[in-house]
Amino acid sequence: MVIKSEAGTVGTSPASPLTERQEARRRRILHATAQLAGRGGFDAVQMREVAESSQVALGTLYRYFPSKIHLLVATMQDQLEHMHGTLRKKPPAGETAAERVAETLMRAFRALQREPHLADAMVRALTFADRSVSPEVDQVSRQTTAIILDAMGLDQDPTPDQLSAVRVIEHTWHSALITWLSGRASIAQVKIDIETVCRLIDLPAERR
Amino acid sequence: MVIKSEAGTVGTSPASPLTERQEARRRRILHATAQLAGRGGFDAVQMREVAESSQVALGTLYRYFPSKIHLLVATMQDQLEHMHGTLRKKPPAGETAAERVAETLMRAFRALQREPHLADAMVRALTFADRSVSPEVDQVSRQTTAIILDAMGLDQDPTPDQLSAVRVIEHTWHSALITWLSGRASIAQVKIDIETVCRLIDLPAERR
DNA sequence: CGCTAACCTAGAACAAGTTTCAGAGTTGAT
DNA sequence: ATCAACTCTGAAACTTGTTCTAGGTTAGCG
Repeated sequence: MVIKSEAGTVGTSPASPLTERQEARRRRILHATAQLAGRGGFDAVQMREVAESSQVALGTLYRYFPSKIHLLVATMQDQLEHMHGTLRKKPPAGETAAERVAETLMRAFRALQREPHLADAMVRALTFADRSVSPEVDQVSRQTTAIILDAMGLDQDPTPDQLSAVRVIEHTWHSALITWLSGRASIAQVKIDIETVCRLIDLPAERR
Repeated sequence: MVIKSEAGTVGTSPASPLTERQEARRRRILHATAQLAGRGGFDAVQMREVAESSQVALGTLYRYFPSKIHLLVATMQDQLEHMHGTLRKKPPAGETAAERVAETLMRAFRALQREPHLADAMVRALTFADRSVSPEVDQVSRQTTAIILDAMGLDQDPTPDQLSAVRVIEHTWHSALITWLSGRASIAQVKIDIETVCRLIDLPAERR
């Protein structure tokens, strides 16, 4: 008798290395998702359609991603990885850390503008996610943090104050994206907000 | 032949003053919603149940609030008004504007902690809202801005820089709430983030 | 008072996310 | 090669948000 390792979901964290065909299925699913999202955004990602597009039974789709939210958050992870790679290639040129972070985020923002529907689907999923998706959302958050810290180009480890600033920048980044996606803020507005919050980085630690 | 003023929704902004019975219905609906949300959060607010609890037909519920999201955002407006009133009573005591804003937000945060499920429902609805809810979400945003500006206790009109800071504070506030509600950040963490972002207020306007 | 447009109700119907299940198909270890 | 344990498929069922319909009720107005 074998202890069954994971009652359901495939591909959860470290365990089960995924066979080649499984890896291929997973990839097909994520690809189909991004494609559908790229058209109509969140609503256009319909589980039955994703399943059909990726040549997988509905039940299988749910085995790989236990909900639509999980699916979209995984898509975001995927895209973020891609973006981190892209951003890394050309480090930002600003004088101060604040400028470099702002520049990097604006570059990311411009990338999202090219696929606003996809951005919509991913960001809405991210903020709508409940506790059952926490690990995945956390992973996205860590990835985002890594991008920002990268952009800061620190000599040493970040101070606690700097980490706080980074968290606040992330908050602002997500929320500003949402206001833009729902048409309540202009691109210029988002730019200002990002530049504003980035000032926190180079602030002397006078307070506390 | 009469031009029908509003094809559907009752109570939209300025027009139609709402009869007494209608006002009562609206109130019953919002009350039932807050009650259900107070138990299980977003998922526990089921349209059929709201309709039943408030003694209104499902179709009528949809006439008053065209979607679950509209309903919850309206609930948030309602609660925010209440909170603004409560907060106004005891102005914050901090020395600087930053301290006063942080104190006010933490007070609001503690109020939300008493009804975490209700907070969950309202905040999730707010960030999940799409363009069709923009006017209502904007109203919530204005109300929040008013609370923050109130807490700052300005002598004159806010400067553009201050308005930027307030927007960023709002972003942080919403996003921090979400991370707390989904269990990815502790209360202490939220406190630090709020205090961090509030530093933006008293910042000299060196940049720009 | 009696009309008419707008409003309300009960309930069916529809849409999309999620669950379930029986019957193949794969896989890995022996 | 064989068996047991997983995994995948196809299809139906279930849940909850949303829409639609037919008929009764209300409010303002001539």
